[in-house]
Amino acid sequence: MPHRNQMPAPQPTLRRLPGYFRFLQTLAEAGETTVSCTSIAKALHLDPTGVRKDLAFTGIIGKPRVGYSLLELRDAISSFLGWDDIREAVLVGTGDFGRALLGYELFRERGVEIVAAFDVAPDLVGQKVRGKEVLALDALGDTIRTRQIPIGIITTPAAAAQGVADTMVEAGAKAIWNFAPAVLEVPEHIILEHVELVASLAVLSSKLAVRASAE
Amino acid sequence: MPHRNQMPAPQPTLRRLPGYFRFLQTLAEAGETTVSCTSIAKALHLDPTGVRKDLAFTGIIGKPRVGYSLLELRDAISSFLGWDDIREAVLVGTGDFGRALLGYELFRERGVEIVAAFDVAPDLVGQKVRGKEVLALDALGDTIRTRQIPIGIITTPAAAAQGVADTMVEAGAKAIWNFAPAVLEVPEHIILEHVELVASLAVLSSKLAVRASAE
DNA sequence: TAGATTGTTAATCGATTAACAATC
DNA sequence: TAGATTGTTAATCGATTAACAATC
Repeated sequence: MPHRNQMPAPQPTLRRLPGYFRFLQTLAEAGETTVSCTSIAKALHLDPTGVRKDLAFTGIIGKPRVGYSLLELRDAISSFLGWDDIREAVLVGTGDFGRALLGYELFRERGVEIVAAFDVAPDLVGQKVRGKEVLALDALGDTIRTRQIPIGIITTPAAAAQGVADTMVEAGAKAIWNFAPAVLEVPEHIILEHVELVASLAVLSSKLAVRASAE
Repeated sequence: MPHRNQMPAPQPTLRRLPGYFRFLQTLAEAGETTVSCTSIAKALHLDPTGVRKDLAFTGIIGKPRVGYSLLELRDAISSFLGWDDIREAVLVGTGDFGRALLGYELFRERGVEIVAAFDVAPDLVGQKVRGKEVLALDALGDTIRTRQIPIGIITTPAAAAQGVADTMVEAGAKAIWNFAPAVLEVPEHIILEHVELVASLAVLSSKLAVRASAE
């Protein structure tokens, strides 16, 4: 009856789902077969009612007094997040940060496979970094276009990010995952996720400053 | 009159402040001397009233019709976020991701200096990575204790993260910046910031799935 | 002066939390 | 059965957005 699959989940819910998935995975490895919201909430420091609401978005239905079927729930989350089918991605900028993402095995398990890396540095082009071939930036647009790659990952310096994004958009990429500290201008239909390490640092930093002044 | 400095800013505000700082910096380099909320909001795709409220937390006061003094505002943000005085940090886990953070020059400008790195791999210990000395994990507690280091950065695999956090807390660290995909248990007085790349990926991924099913 | 912009108060919106009936 | 747990409706909370007087 519930057409939950169609209902778009709010961003806070989406951000919590991977945590649930990870916890369920460890329970599964420990041989458990069912799980309750209460236990999930306790392990992840969340409110049980909130967890229940989050899980409802995946369309899963639990049994009163028993809880949820562990594997069923885990798989529902996985499918809801689009982790079941692999989507290809390209990464631009093979600095330290780009390398770290290229080598991050977990992405593949989460439905994203980086198929090629791009850089302007001529000495890197043609080489392999973390098992992925590095191509010249000139080839970025054509690669996305001919292979119909939906995701572009930007790990360039801030100054280069907008140009790279423009090329990605123009070549037909559907989503951009931006790690460069820059606000990107993209058409409205493009999905844009921006990871701002400095934003996270600011929270920590300012809390530390408040604490220091209180002492 | 306004004792804004003491008022703790909400987390969304804290996360936006670095973006304002960055924009003001580029305006300053372009030779501007004043700035209005309207222009900040437009550049960062935000609401002008929201920007005004955010800036109020820094204690700065603008002039109607003119805007804010650019440098004054920039410096107020910097000081509000605790970027003016350097705080020392240690980093544990010199994998790809750890290296990327070790080499990230920007942190120093944002008030955080990584003074040492730690790893369990014997062949790395004693070497320098990105200019920082790598010490044996055994020495973590003592280093934090004797040098009174306030910040611990965790870039280990998930399985090692809790143990590292325990050592940091026990040695007197005040804040932990966790990049490992694990929920850490720490005493309430410890400031804990968790960067979850997979949470950001989940948002992108699920939007992509929604878009795909709509086509 | 007229008009742009600030600062503040009020209204809206959305997410979190609380309350509670249904049920295995 | 009794009690734990689900699913849902209502209440609370906090942040965003709108409205508007003050002012340079």
